Amino acid sequence: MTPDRYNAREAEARWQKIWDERGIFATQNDDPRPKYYVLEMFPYPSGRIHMGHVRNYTMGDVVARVKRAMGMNVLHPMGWDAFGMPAENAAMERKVHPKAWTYDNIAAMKKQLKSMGLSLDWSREIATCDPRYYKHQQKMFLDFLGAKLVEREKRKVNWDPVDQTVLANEQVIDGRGWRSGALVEQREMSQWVFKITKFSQDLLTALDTLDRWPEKVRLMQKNWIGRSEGLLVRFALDKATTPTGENELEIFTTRPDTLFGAKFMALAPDHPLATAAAKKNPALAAFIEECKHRGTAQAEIDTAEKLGFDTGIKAIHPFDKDWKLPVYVANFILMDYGTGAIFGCPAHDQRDLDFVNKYGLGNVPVVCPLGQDPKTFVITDTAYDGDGRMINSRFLDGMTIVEAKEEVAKRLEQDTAGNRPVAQRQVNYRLRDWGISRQRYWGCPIPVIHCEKCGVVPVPEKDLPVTLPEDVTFDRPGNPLDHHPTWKNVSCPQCGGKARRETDTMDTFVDSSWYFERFTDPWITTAPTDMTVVNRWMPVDQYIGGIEHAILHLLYSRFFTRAMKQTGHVDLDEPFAGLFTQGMVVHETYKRQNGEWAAPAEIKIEGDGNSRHATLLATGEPIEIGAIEKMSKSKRNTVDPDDIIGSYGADIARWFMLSDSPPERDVEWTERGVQGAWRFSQRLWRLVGEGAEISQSAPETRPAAFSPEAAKLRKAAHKALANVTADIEKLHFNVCVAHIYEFANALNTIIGDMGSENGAKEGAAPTPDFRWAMREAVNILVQLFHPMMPHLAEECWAALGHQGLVAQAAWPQVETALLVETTMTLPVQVNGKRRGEVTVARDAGNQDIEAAALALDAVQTALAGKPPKKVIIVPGRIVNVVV
RNA sequence: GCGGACGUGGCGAAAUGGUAGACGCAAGGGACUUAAAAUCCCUCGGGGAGAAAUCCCUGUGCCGGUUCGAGUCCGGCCGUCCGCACCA
Repeated sequence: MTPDRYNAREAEARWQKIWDERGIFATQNDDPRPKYYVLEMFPYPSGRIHMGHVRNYTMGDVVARVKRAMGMNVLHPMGWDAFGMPAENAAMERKVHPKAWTYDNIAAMKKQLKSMGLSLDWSREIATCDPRYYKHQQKMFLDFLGAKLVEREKRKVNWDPVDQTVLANEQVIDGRGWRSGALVEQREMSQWVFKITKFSQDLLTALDTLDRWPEKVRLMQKNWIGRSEGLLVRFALDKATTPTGENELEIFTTRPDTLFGAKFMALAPDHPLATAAAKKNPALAAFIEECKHRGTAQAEIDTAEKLGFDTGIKAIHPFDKDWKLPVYVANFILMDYGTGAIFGCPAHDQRDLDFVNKYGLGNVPVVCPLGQDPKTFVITDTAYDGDGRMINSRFLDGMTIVEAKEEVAKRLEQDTAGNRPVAQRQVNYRLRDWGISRQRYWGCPIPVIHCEKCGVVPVPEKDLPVTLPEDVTFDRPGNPLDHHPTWKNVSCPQCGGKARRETDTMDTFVDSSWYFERFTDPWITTAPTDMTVVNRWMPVDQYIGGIEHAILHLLYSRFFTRAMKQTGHVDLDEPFAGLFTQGMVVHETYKRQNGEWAAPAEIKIEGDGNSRHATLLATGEPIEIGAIEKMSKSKRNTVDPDDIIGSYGADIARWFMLSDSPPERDVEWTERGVQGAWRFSQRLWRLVGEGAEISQSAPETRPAAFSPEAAKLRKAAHKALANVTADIEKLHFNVCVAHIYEFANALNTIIGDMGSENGAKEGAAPTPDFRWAMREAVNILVQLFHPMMPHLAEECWAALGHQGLVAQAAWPQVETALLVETTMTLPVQVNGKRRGEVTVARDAGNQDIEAAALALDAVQTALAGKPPKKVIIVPGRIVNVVV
């Protein structure tokens, strides 16, 4: 009654069309059922989807389909993170307009995503480059500006002098621009910044509430925010030694306990005092200039020598007015942490020790490890940062570090004779404000106008969106918006005078910081969100994406949601209640004789197990099989999803992505594995066909009683159902797959046994109760694999005679009574070692179980006639006899 | 340097502190076939006893600890991977 082979190619397109025509994945905002919002990180429209997308979206789709079957109103949208550099690069290299390039890519990728059979609500599709989207982003920028969550600041930036643009840190490679190869300069520029640091403490504290986030991500964010507690201390300066009579220098320290070990002070090269001193000291000016040109590359920082320049300025120790410390400018002090100045305690800080050893300033240990004689405790090359007792520290001597810190803080923060206290306690964060200005065309325009008279003037709301001009050229370096002949020339909204548009655009991370809120109502034109709707849908119940976004995207989104709350666009703090970070897709690499990489599609692999060898298809040259690495264009070890879907079908790609490895770990894409998935899909098809045949003319109503064979079948089905249901909830997709295999194997065996024992295949009809149980079993089987292989499931569902779609069928109910055994078999241990097992009635009392266990030969032997010391019975689990 | 994760068969992996290795891949053996593919059946951590059913010993990177019982919890090593990093 069903064909021998399931033809994925034909069936998948057919079912996709049916889902599409019936609009079954479009979600209604007024649906009264409980909501569930599942979201995968939206893609950048690079032009083609890759296997990482397939893995990501398959996981989300499984969750969406299961939650839908469980009766929830599921929101599962898709969109495009559509602004960004690659579109401009394409424009420069291939003379296509970024907009045309982007929309072509979107069309191509949308087609690919549709071929995957994802249950997405495409009616909510968003592209961040669409003015209907960024209009609202501009509105929120203005609201943030009003709330002082956006400010204009002078900032040090990486400037590429050839491309004439600011580069992100990631775009600076070995001190050079990644595109131009030009030496990057540190420049001070006016930048728009989002005041994320206003939320530093809240962003840190609230991490504890995100109990459905990976611990790893929370920790990474915690470290990134980098809270540290310490003391701000004002050192008086010897005025006679300062350039323009400055009288104090403020430093930040987390180790005020080591104040008596101080040997020098150090300033960042761009510290105001350093700048002032340099004006009168050309040698110092030259030193500072040199520091600015030093590379920011990791390798250079690692090997960079600690260098300093003595300014001649003297600072006075806060506890001893006769104790003067030399003030250096040093290359390892950062202006943007603390106050950009430190006191150096070489004995207990490795950097300070390296510094004094170079300049011969010496060191005095002030913390002595326990068990060490202070008289013999000396520091030479290795600073001591461990615990201990204070020494060489006057009134601190003998105290612990904690006590000494407290004592110093207490003494210095006291009001001294009506003057400002010398010190105050301060909490510092590593987190910096988020600079969002980019000198680029293909981004969201920043909606402000610079007026010669009025200064910075926000674009009036009625004039939003500020749209990008389309007639731009990419034939020279710099920002095309800035080069545009007319776009930036406007009149001031306040005074009507001559004014200039802001030509910087926003960092694309802004676009992705609120798209999940926009998805809840992408149609509203008057505001970024509809408060009723967004508050109902948010937070996202399950967010799924790559670990590479652990910090930036996720932290920015957490900030943005708080800022939106403050400006009345949503009423919550945390946008993502559940977060899952999936592993990468990896593949073997193949190397040619000449050292070039070969693509999987270009080679042929022969042999098996340990004796596999590869040759190049075109020439037959031998190929070296290399390491298994992340799929990447450079290593050419990619597999195109289109090819897989074309030859095996989307279901196979989806199934294999879920089956082989736990979702958080890397999965290796192998041809063998894909073929295994394909074989199993065909096996399922046959199995459902056989099951359908057996269950023909099964009774409509549930039989009152079941034969042992039917009961066995039902038990296998409900056990699988219970297991898969539980493991899907935990996102253990690989374990779900295993349970489905197990169930299919069991079903196969049952059908096989029928053929031999009952002769059913020879014509002896199975009993009605068995036919009913078989129908139930195959229905459950199809529903269990439906989330992973939805097309095959629809085909099977139809073959089973259902009128509706399996995509709309309710998740089956587990009959827990079936999972309860009448007898149970308990392993019996002697002193924790398994010695046998006993089978007892399910409701057997502990006395009966103990008696049965003690009766075992192995236990008797171990006891050697003596009574056991103790017998531990864990109900339903195990018996342990302690001898 | 700081922080974290992980380490289980030939491979990917399972295992609320309770029978380690479910499930898959690979491999070996067999059935069917003129043959191949497909399909089906059996074996599959290591070692040993037995004609066989089966049984015994051993085993989750190494060393210790907690516990009646540890792959799982704790401490210390070794190895691999990841994040951050002149952050005072």
